Amino acid sequence: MQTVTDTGARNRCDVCAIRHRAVCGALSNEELEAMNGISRQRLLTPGEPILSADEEITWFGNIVSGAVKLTKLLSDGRQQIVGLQFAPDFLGRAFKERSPYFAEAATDVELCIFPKPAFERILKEKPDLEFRLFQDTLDELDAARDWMLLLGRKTAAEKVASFLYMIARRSPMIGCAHHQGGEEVLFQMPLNRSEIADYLGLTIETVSRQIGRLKADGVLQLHATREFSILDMDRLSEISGV
Amino acid sequence: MQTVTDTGARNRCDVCAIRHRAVCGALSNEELEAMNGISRQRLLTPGEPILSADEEITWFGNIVSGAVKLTKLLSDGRQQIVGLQFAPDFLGRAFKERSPYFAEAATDVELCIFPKPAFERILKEKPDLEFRLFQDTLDELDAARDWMLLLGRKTAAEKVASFLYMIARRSPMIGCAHHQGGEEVLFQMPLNRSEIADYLGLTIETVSRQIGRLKADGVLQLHATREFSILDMDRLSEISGV
DNA sequence: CGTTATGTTGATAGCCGTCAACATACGTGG
DNA sequence: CCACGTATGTTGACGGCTATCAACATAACG
Repeated sequence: MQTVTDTGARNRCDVCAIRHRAVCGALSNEELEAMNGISRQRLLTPGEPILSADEEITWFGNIVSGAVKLTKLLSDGRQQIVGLQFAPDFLGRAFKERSPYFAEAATDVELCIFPKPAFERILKEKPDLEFRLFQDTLDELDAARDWMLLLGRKTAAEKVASFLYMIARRSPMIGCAHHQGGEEVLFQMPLNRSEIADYLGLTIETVSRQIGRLKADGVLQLHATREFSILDMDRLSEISGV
Repeated sequence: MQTVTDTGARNRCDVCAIRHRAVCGALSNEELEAMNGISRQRLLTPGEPILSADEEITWFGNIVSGAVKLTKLLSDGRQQIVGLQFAPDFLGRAFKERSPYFAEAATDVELCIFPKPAFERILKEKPDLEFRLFQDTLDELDAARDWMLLLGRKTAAEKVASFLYMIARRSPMIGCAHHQGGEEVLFQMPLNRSEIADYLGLTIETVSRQIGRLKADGVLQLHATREFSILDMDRLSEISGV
């Protein structure tokens, strides 16, 4: 964890964990000082709301660490997670008065937030920043469409496998130089069963049963309810149903 | 229908039906001449492919008239429509080598297309154009997330009602100065039953049954299989399930 | 007018949701 | 540190919604 109480002459962004991977990567060190001047840190605990649907948006943010879920509700309480975001994702709907969804911390979350008007001004002045945000939005749209295929056409077994495969591939173990293909992949699940269900358009019972089946089939192992080991990534990928 | 064979001195864009509503609206008349120089018209008939998934993208386009569906496939043939686009929507995935989906004409379609490299160059030079495209992308992302809620959490009845309500609200009759709320709304359905099913994550039989039920309930009337009259827009909206 | 594509309707089956009971993990206060 | 209460997760029985299979009707087309 970095020191954030020092808001003095030194630039906080210098030591930021997501300095280059976040949208800030589009800014030079000098430009970043402007951002540094208007940004501040915000810490959230699981379940804490970040944005309410239809709420007026007054600030944007970068996820420095943790997971944030974007949800939508039907009037009778049915819920759907329409986006899951991790560091170094950008948070907030640019150029709109009100948020089209709820945003809520799924885990402990560390945000770097900045006021909307100031950010939109910088956005206007720095084409690279806007371009970067544009790229990210296009990627999010691609991801949303992938998820539409899952929601509309995949079976419960395929949905759960797809989700676990996606999370597993985000694991720090993957991409580690020492990691061999075929090796066990261990990770901490950022969502509880109810949230997984809301992400996949299923019920908690169905999610639980499908995880149980994968366990019985030797595809994965549970060390705790939120501590997964994928024993066979290839099998998991197959079950995901391309 | 405009004359497009005249590619002479006069600017074709001058008489374009979507001149101001398409992304071109971000360009001045002079800037538009550059676009005019590189664009050409393309006509398509229903079912004709526009882009194949994983195909290298070589051009972009605007929809001048008609409807285009964006689809994704699972290996066993299950299909999901992940986007439905109408005039004056922009067509194509900017800044990516290959298309993440299939694009196909749903109706007769009139496109105004331009080569990808030339367009991306203009995009770099005209911040307003990029900004406009960025806005459109954000709107598409919002729409995709609305659809995720539908796919994941709505019942068949709600799905069909939501879809019909969406199409009905696009009808030329709505927004006409003479149109009264509560009046019958007539429109031509751009998709066949199979395509509606692929858009809603249902089967054709279920779609047909739900339309039948709405007819029996006096919410709508069918003059032909593709000619709908919504008799009670408010009821339809209620059934959509907010 | 025959042929094929598209759409409707009925019967049946199965996947997944619902309801319920129980198990386990977590947090709080005694 | 343990006891208790609550939140979270698992498992089982059952039912309903929607898919599947099938037959038929209607529309589109040459």
